[in-house]
Parts: sequence; C-alpha cells; structure tokens
Amino acid sequence: MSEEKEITIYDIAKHLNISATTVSRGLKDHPSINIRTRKKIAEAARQLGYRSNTFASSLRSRRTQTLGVIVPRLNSSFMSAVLAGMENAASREGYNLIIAQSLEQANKEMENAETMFNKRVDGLLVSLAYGTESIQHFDIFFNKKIPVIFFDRVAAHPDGANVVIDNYGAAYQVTRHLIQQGCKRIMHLGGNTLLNVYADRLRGYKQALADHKLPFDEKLVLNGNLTEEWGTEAAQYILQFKAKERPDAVFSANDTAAVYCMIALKAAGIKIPQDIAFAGFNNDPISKVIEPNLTTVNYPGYSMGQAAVTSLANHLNGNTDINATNTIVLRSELIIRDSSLKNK
Amino acid sequence: MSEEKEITIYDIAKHLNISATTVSRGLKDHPSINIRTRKKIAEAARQLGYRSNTFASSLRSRRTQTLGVIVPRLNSSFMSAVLAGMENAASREGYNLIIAQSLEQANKEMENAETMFNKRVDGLLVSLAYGTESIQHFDIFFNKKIPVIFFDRVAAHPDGANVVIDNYGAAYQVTRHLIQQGCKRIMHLGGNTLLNVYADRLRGYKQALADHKLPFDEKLVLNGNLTEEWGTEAAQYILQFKAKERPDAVFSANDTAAVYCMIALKAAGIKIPQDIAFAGFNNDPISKVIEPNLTTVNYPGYSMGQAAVTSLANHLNGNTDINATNTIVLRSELIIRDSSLKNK
DNA sequence: TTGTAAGCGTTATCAA
DNA sequence: TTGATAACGCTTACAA
Repeated sequence: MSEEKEITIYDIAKHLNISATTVSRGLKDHPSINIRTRKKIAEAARQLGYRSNTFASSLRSRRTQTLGVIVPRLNSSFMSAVLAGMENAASREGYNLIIAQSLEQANKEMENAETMFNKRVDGLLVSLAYGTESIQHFDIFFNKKIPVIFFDRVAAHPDGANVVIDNYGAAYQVTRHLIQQGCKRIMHLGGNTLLNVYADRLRGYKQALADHKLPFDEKLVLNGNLTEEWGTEAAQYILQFKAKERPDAVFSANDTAAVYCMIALKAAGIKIPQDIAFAGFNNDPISKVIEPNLTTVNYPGYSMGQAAVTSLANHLNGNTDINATNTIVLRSELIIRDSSLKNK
Repeated sequence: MSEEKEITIYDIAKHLNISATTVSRGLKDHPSINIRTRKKIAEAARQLGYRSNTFASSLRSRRTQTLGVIVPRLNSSFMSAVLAGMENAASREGYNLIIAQSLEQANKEMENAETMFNKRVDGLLVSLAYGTESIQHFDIFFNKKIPVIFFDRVAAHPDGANVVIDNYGAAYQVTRHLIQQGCKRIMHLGGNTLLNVYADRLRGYKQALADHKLPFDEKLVLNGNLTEEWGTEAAQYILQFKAKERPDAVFSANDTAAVYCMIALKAAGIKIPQDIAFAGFNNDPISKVIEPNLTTVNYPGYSMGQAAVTSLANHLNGNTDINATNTIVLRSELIIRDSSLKNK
C-alpha cells in the first residue's frame, strides 16, 4: 500500500507504451483522445496509484483551481452554512477553497487579501470586515483581472459582482410587522452604515415608517457595533426616555444586540412585548433561548455560498461575463416569535 | 502598478548581475550568503515587485508549507477561536491553512482527508466527526510519515499526537461543585462515548461521585447526540421519575442539551436551581442567555489552536519527535453561574 | 561566499 | 488522434 515513489504520467505512459502527452490529455478527458485510450489510461492510473501533482500542473498552466474566501468571522451558524454551500459548489466545479478570517479588522483583511493573491487563487470571495472603509486592497486582483465576488457584506465595484439578501426588503417586512402589531414609536438599533447590510436595513425601516404615515424620529435610531455590551447600553438609552416618548418597539439589526437589550430592559421591569415589542435579524441560536423568543430574519446561508461560488466558477469558465450577473439577490425569511406579538 | 509579466528570481539575478542561485538563497536568508548581498536582493525584489511562485517551489522542494485542518463544524465560537489561534501560529511559522468541515459525518471526513492528502499538506490537524468510528482513513498520512495531530476530539494512534483539554478533570470539578451545592442525585447527559471528550467527561463524573460516597446509578446517565431536540427529550426522561427518585441536578456534556432540557423542564413547572440544578460544558453564547444563566466549562480555544500548530511545526522542523510530546493537555475553566447555585 | 547545471511533473506548441 | 520537445520558476548537488 505505501508506495515508495510517486507515480507520474511518465510511469503510466511507459506502462501503456504511449506518450506522456496522451496520458496528460486522457486524464483530463480531452475530447481529441480516443475514448478507449482514455479508459485504458484511467484504469492504469488507478492501478498504479497515480495522483496528479497540482504544483507541476499549476506551474505550467498558471491556474490553481483554488478559490480564496475571506470572512469577518467563522463563528456563526450563518457563516458555517455559507461555507458548507461554497464547499459543495466548489467541489462540484473542481475547485478547492482557502479560508481566512479578518476578525472584523481592515488590516487583517488586507493581509488576507495579499496572502490569497500570493497563493494565486483563481478567484476571490469576500464578505467585508466591520472595520473596512475602502476596498483598494483588492485592486491587485482587479488589476490582474482575477474575479472578486463580494457576498453578504458587499461593496460596489465596477468589476466585482455581489451576492446578497434583500436587506432592504427584509427590514421593511420586519418594520411593517411591528406596525401591524400596533407599534407607533419603533426604535432601530443599527450598525455601521458604511456597510450595505446596515444601510439597507435602515432604509427599509425608514420606508416602512413612511409608507404607514409614521414620523421618522432621529432619536429613535442608534447606530453602534451591535455587540453584547452595546446592546446593554442601548437599553440604558431607551430607559432615559420620558414615559410617553419611550419607544414601544425595537427593531435591531442583529440578534445579539436585541437579546442583550431585552435582558437589560427586563431587569429594569419592562415587559416584552407588552411594553416594548422586539425584532432582531440573523436567526442566531440565542434568539430561540431568550424569553420571550425573538422574532427575527433568517438568511439562506447555504444557498448564498452556492450561488457565490457557482457564479464565480461560471465566470472563470468563461460562460458568463461578470458584469452580466452583477448582483444576485436571495430571499430571506421573517420568523415571527413571541417577542413581537403584542396581541396574543 | 499592474505588471505585465511576473518577476522571477532570474529577473532579480539579471538586475543585480548575480546568479539565480544566490537570489534563491538570499530570499530565504540562507546564512551562507553575504548579508549585504541579501539586503540588495531583498531591495531589488521589493523594487521589481517580485512574488515567489509557490508551485515551482513546492514542485522542487516537495514541501507545500500548508497544513490541513479538518473540523466537525465551523459554527461555534470555540472552533472560531481554535482556528484564529491556528492561523496565528501558522503564519508565525510560515505555514498556510486549508480548512474543511466534516459536518460530523465520517464519510465527509474521509473525503476531506483524501483531498488534503492530494493537496499534499505538510501536516494535518483533525478534530474527529461525531460519526467517526475508525481512523483508518488517516493511514495514508501515517504510511507516508506525514504528521497528524488530533485536537479536542481525538483518537489514540501510535504515530499521532493529541492536544486536548482535561475533560476528565473538568467534569470532576463540575460534579464536585454540584455535590458541594448539596445535590445527591446528579444526572449526566452524555455524548457518544467512542469519543474521548464524552468518555472522559463521564469518567470524571463517576469518579467525583465515588470520591464523595455517592452511588452511581445507571438510570441517571443518558447518552445521545446532545442536540436541541435531544435535550428536550432528555427533559421528558427526567420528568418520568417518581418524585423521590428524580435527579436534583443535571450535568450535561454540552450547553445546547443543557439549555433545551432546562427550557422543557421550566415549561413543566420545575424550578431551577431549587428543584434541579444545572451545569453544562462549552461556554456557548446561549449559556449566558438562558435563565437562570448556565454554569459551564470554558475551553481555551485560541491556545488549543496555537498549541496544536506549534507542536506540528516543531515536528516538521525536526525539532521534536512526535512521540516526545504525544499529548498536550490544556487547562479549562469552571464558570459558575446561577443555574447551579442552590444556596444563594 | 557564489555559481553551474540538472531536474521537479506537468502542459503548451508544433508537428505528424 | 497521437507524439516530441520545450518550457513553467524554483531548489539543490556539486563545483569553484
């Protein structure tokens, strides 16, 4: 079983009395090779325990069959699903993935981009870090015409494609749902509006208010980093309102901030949803543990991963121009739970 | 900025009127190269925009400077921390990571192992899938003397090293803590005991009982897959006991099962911790959201990742024999929260 | 301390 | 449909 020496296409060639060129072609099912020859080659390769040397191949062909993935963090069920979807599509298309996390830091993202570039990935998939304010560090890719696809946390670029959920529409739905529950002063806990996801959620919130003739009040929008601590602080902000001006609902741009805000409000004697209704975003596991359970928005992570890789692979195979499908928008799903049901 | 042609060591050599060999050596800080020559080479490389071609290098040197990582799932804060620690150590040691998830399935783990093998990783880091019952699929690595390190979910192998936390000791501490709170009939929710982590936690639980003269009762041990649904079912099991025989504490081998068991028990009118005290394992974010907050065990994920990679790198550099440091045990930490404090 | 020259295993080119 | 040959860019004996 344990081979002494690596088997090369020359060994196969010698074994079959044909040329290495033919073996090379046969192994990749090149159409110009006789189908019976191809079969013989495949059989011999199996028998001899041949495995292709990707370095030699990459060196010569200048393709690595590898895609780079840069994500802010791996520790969410959403990202795990995205990556599973990416892996699935990638292996179907004959690509491997290199994964790196930026830990939400712009400089780490730059480093990662450089590493990916030096590893000569055939294409790049990026979800931007919270701290990223410019996407210049991807210019090395654009300059070399290496395709870049942004997903979820995206930025506009003439040569880059985007895969996103309809953050605007989802936020609109959430807000409308709260309005339909009778809420009139809906607060929005938002993130860095330089990022599309947070900007779009804010827009959806505003539009829903406008469409239902509710005034927009700047004091009812608080932007921050959406962490546990920040969610707790947001509760303090809410508690400072005079009784009459206090919001009767909160729509948070993520579940973490929503949940920690709820915990702090509950501790202060606020009843949820009677006094203040709540809705979050992400369908994080904690949304099913907090009492009352949190109304939220579910992302289709697996599909997003698949869509991003499939689109990238199509582009690499020359099937589509990257501009032809510049933005793919996936459907998300409103999950209604007790935290927003005032009339139950 | 956008170079037309890739710069090679020959371009640098020509530029400086020296040989490519010297450039190659200079670039890797080979000691036999004059330090001034090295400086000149580095400077020219920077100036010309040289980037090393890893394929040519790997092809020739038969090393990839790449480590493979196979994990059950990426979607836990623990795994994210592990990977961050691995990345940190890897980049310090000059290695890159390829990451794959087995999704807890043995056959996916086998596929991943094969992919890693074909990618010719210099070493492999594995946390075993829930469904894995044999580690034969890693024999291709052992046969070729490619080092394999198991971490967290490990298996014994003469040629493989392990990096783990002291599951036995942590479980012992948890159980002792519950006993000190006055609990006498402590139930254990466990996982697949083919996996070290669950077998060791069970052992620690048993030993703590024995050391405190509490009888071990088989009916108080329930093994399962530790999912949300299973945790809910475990609650039904607990509710079936006659009042006098009902456990007065539960030590779960993970937080998910503990939390969903708590939710179901609370719904049935059980008071926590008064009627039944609870402790979990993992320090999952949900443990801080459930009421009362869950006593649990925190893993040092980042250190574990660093330790695993550092150990692997040392071995690859020939600094240590893999048998010399066959098992590294890291300290974990008991986090006491309200769910286990009966006397508060 | 530096250089010469021979490969590593594959694929592109050109020819048959 | 197949083959001969020359790269791809780097490392490493061996030599100087």
